[in-house]
Amino acid sequence: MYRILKQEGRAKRAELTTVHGVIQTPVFMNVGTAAAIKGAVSTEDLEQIKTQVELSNTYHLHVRPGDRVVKQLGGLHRFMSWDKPILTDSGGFQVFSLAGLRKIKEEGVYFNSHIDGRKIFMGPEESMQIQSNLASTIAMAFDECAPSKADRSYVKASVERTTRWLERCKREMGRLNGLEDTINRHQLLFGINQGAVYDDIRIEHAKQISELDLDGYAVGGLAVGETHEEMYHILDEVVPFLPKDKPTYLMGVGTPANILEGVERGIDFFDCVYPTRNGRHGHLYTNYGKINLFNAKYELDHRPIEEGCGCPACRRYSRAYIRHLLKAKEMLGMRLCVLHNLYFYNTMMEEIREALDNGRFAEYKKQKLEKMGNASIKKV
RNA sequence: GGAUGGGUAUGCCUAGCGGCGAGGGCAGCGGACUGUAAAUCCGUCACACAGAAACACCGCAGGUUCGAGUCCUGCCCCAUCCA
Repeated sequence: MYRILKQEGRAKRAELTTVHGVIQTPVFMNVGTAAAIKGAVSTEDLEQIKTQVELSNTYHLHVRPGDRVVKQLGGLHRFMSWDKPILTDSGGFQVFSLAGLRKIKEEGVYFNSHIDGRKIFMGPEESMQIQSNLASTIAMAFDECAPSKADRSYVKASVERTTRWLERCKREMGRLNGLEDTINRHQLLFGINQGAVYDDIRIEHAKQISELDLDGYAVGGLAVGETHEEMYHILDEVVPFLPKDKPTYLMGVGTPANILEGVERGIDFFDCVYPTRNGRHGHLYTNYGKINLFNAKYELDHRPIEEGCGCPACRRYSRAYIRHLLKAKEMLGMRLCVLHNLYFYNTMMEEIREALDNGRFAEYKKQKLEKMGNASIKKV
């Protein structure tokens, strides 16, 4: 059940009640593609860094260890010992990211496994079956994430196919949720809007999928090469055509600034590899911009990554020490950086919710952006 | 004293066996990363410069050759082994 608690302009403060607990939104989902947050982050850590939702991936878990294995082990929650919500992405993004290893047909997508090259077929039904076996809280529809530069005729055809796939996803999910031996018979299904940078295609698609009465609606195919302005424009145009009484999810986005802009445009859910990947690469988010701990200037810096930060890295360790760990390729270095970045993101979301609760999101956003700059650009 | 193998650019290691204006790797320095094929990738790493061309360089000194890091001679170092 989705309930809007407060609104400020188009920004929403809401909560989604699931069988695995209540998700307070706006929320940033922490990406753990292969049932683990890369960087040696444990589920125990996630509790410390305010994670509400963990995100895993259908394609990757299907390839390894196999969704049937996960099902036999009681589903993803038991498998990874995490009892809070999990969202599984459908494999649709891999249609984009593994473009060199797949062929798209009406029935679905033929992949060559990136692990061993073996042939894998995934269509809407297969994606739903896999996600049902994984027993995530929220399943994503199987879509095609087309590149932002794709031409109009390609995008049009692709989106129409994605719509047909969505109908098949819904039908299959309904069937699976009705089966006796399904682990999570209340699995939610979110549809995904596509259409690259073509407003009219996006809007038309949004209208069509809105009729399917899904549990939530995502905007996909953004942050894949288009400019920030294009992305914000599309959100301006499309979100109003998605059901008001359903959660919205901006897939794969993004920088702290992207998230603030997304919240302002009515988005509830976000996810992005930035905090984890950048963390592993030594790029740390702070309220004053981004720092690269590999830089020589931090060699003797005894301060924490960010003064006053409550994360496990900042509570105890200096920039100099963490820099050393990173340079020495000690696992702890990456781990601390990932924990810091996720804590930063999750804390920012907490602040956003609080600001919305108090009707001062606009003010919060302005101040945050002024201090931080567009954290994907500004370096300090 | 003898034998053998070596000495390759800014720090370390290394390819190289007559066309090299010398290729790699590590370390260093910097950058990129948006539903994760990413603990990855890219750049830089003698000097100079980006417009047809910069005099550098392979332990040192000679030599052979059109041409030598590569072959020859001597010397200096290093390693291992034998006296």
